[in-house]
Amino acid sequence: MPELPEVESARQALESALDREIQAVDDNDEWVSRPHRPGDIARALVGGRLVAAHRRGKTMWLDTVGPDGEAGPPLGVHLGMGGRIIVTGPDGERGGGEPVRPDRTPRKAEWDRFTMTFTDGGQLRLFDKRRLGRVRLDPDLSELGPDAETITREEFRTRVGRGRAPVKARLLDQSVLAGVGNLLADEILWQAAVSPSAPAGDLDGDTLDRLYAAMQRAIAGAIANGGAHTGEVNPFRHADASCPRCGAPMVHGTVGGRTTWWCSAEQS
DNA sequence: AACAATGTTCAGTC
DNA sequence: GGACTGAACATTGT
Repeated sequence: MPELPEVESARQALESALDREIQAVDDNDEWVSRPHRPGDIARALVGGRLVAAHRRGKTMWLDTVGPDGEAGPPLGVHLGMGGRIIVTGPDGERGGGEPVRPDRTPRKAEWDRFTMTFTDGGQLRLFDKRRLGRVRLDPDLSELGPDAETITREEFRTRVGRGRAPVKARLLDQSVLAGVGNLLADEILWQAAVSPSAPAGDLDGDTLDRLYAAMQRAIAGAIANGGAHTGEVNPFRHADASCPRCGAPMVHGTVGGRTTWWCSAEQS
């Protein structure tokens, strides 16, 4: 599920885990917790607490303090391709930040890849069937571009509008701009009526501004409606679909290494 | 069985 | 050496 909108909702869920004493940490999944060894994260955090939940693009990190109140190592959290954050209270009920839509995903215990238990009995869990999520101490954020939700129009123009790579690849490049994923990218390009494979450096200022406006709307809409999959074109990303705006056939291919759908008439 | 999946990363190539 | 591409990563669902 996770693109910027889903990650923002996960970040909000993490806020209900703040200021609670950490009693235990299960960091035994060596893939999800790489490059740490099992027990490394537990040793660093047990006895302390989380004090703030941040997000940039699809990456989250939690500020921590030790038992003495001194700052501890930040804990980075990434949801990968399908991870989710679950925070429970003392009696096991769900914490805040739950998805707008009810969720029927089965909760197999083996899909909990990382678990933090608080002294009040509640938990913070990274639930991820595909196991591409990640948790690590002192995450490196230096390769991340500015957040897609707050980047300025000028910055968007100069960062996105360059290079020979397809504009979609540019939108997906997290070092250019952090937060846009595959569905959001297709939605933005369709809203702005721009071909996904147009070389980014060829786009004029008006086109880049249109992309910027479309991105802002797409992100705000997705946050309000519960996810990147709620975009307007999303229902038309399948064979035999017609563009909901002009009726021309929707077509697909691979652009920027990802499956891409676009309107054969308006985005040529 | 083969392939795609709302993501990231690393090894290659130009 | 930077920019760019494609495969690999772990796992599930179609």
